[in-house]
Amino acid sequence: MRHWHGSDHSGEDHVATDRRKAILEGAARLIARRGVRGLRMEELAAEAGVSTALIYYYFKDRAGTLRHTLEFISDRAERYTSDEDFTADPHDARHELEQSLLLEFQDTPEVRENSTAWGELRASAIFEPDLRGDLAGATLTWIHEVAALLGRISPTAAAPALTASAERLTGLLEGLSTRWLSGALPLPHAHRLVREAVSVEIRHLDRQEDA
Amino acid sequence: MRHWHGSDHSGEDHVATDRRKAILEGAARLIARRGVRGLRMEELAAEAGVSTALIYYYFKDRAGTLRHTLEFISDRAERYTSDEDFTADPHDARHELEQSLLLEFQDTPEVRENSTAWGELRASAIFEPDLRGDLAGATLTWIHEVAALLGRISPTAAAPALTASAERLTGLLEGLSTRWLSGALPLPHAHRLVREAVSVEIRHLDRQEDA
DNA sequence: GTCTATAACGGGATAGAC
DNA sequence: GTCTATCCCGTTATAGAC
Repeated sequence: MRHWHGSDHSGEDHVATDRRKAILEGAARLIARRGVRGLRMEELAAEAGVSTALIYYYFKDRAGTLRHTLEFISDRAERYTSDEDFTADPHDARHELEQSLLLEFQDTPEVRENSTAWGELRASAIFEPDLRGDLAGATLTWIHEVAALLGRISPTAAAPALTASAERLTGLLEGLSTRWLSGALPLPHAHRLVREAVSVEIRHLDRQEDA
Repeated sequence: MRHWHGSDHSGEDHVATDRRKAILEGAARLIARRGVRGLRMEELAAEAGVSTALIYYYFKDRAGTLRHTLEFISDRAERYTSDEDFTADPHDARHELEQSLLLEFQDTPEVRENSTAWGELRASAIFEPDLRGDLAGATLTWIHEVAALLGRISPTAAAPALTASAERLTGLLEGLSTRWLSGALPLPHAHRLVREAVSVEIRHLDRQEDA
């Protein structure tokens, strides 16, 4: 449930480190296919073209592998919101917000991987309190980013109102994303619902401004 | 992610069938504690006060136990919407809608069990297409019920608009519910967000009416 | 119908060679 | 760093007595 631009693992791929990366990428693929809890170390080894022992060599144990994978996914799932092209124009901001939200709903392997992993993380956190910290932080960041965009669209709206709207929009996205991934919501429909949600919230904020 | 009134397994509890029920109830409790994938047959046997063999006798295998449990939970998670007290008064309808949605967010064992199970079901459906059928049906029913309530509040709103609003509200609920269960969203805050969402959507529908 | 005891297996993890 | 081979534990599932 985060946005992403291409896999710009900006930098040098030392041939030696390639296997490590292959494992993480394979893990990301497998998690998207089978879920965090469906990940089998042996299957991962096959997927990455290495032995199971090597995975343990790199990542200590299954939990470590999982941690690094989720981190890996998290890293490449950079926020779409680029602070650079900050325009004052509310129209641009709105477009930017919509785009950023709609990115969650694309039928590409990368998006599926990231969304799936995020959903798995959330679901796992219900039973494993250890995971909650990171998750809470990432969610908060996301909410603030959305709130900031909303603030550019409705400059006079109060901060708490912006946050509440952002919480609803991101919460909705998480709900719809799970529906989409579980085959219950076709992409075009998801897109329509999100776009409408954005406009509904913006109208709400504009209405509140003078209250 | 469904509403419920008390466990009114209306009918005769033949003493013989009681163990079956005990198993299902125990399973519901354990799923709420450990998740679907954390459910251990032996632990379930202990929780229900029976032997593992008996569980297999009743439900064939782990998958069967899971199926019956989720069905059991589904059954007792009756829709709150009671078709009887149909008042024409939009104010009542609105209250009813809010209550029905807020029921998802209560810190009682039963609600936690149902919400957790529902979330687990959704999450599992991403990787197990077999589960999708039931889930889709239940979701659709829920959406229609919410849409019907919205229709009583905004009688002149068009059907597609009602459905879209219902989809957003229920989708939001699923998203927020997961956040709540994973400790990322305090209950009072969830309540506020839901109430606001309702009023935002209603205002949206009222605005659309004359378009 | 219900139990005790145990078989059968999947999958995480490691030893040790290269 | 990387592999092959294997151990071993937790869990599911069943056999068979009552």
